[in-house]
Amino acid sequence: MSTRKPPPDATPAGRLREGALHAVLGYQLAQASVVTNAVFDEQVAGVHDLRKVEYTTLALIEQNEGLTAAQLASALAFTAPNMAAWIDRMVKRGLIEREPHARDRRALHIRLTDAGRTLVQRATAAICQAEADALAGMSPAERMMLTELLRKVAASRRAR
Amino acid sequence: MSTRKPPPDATPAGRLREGALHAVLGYQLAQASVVTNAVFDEQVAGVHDLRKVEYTTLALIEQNEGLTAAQLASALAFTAPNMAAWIDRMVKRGLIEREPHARDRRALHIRLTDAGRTLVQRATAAICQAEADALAGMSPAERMMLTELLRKVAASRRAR
DNA sequence: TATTGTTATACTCTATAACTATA
DNA sequence: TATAGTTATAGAGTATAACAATA
Repeated sequence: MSTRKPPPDATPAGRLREGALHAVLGYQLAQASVVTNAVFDEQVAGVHDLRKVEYTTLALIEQNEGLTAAQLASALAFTAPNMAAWIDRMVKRGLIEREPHARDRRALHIRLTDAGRTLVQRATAAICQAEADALAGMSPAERMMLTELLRKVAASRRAR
Repeated sequence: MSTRKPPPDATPAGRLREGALHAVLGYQLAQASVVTNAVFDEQVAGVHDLRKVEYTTLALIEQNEGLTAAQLASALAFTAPNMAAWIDRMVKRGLIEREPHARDRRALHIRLTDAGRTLVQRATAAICQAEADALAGMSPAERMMLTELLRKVAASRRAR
């Protein structure tokens, strides 16, 4: 149970005034991310030794079997060399596999191994549970609204 | 003008299915941050040579004159050594100053110089304008709602 | 004993350049 | 020429440990 209510225009963190920062979306996103990052680090990174990039990669492949490295890099806003390195690490760990592309001999499809699929499913369950716990103060309707608004922001990303 | 409407359950980035990831707040925050980070890099980092940490530090000091390094580190979820390094860099650049604390001789108040104040005000104006441009597809009401929901998420951060 | 600020240092992550194979 | 994937490498950013000064 919370003890004191913070002043109206204060950062949740240090009870500081935000001023113009209140309207800066990038700042509010960063502050909110502190919470989700902590949840991730405790429930996934710490438990399953999975970085955020790695988890997201596995989750995207799970839903889009056969993605290429270029597609993943684009989706995650990562550079190609970094994406390759992360993929390589997960291949060596036995979580994903590279398979030849049907029509383009340069490209490689990436698929989950059984171990990878099991891991990503466990991680997703852990995250959803932990986020729900951490955000118990928000109603399901508020969380849904937040998700849709965030998707609207993300949708304005310039294609590359 | 948008050409095609993306499929219902697709990432804005690569037109990929999200699946369970749709409900993972950390993922949606990261995707939305791609947009605001790009805005920041182009309009602030690139123009005024200011990192996100630096800008936020200046903006918080502007509204909370005399903050200490410990308070800033807490507000930004930074470690003390890193906060000290960022502060040091901005002091050397003439954007902020350290002043002795009235009652605690260990601590130091941090204040903006005139140059720092001018810079942070210009940066804030640039960000607000650029974010508004980038998010032209969202109504003011939607943006306000988003801000409040994000603050609600951030408010659930565990105190430290 | 705990806290503030700092230095030193190692590690993680990211970006750039350059290369190959293929389109 | 452009693209997919990769290697090599440098730089940015972050964390940990340890310290002096003060509370």
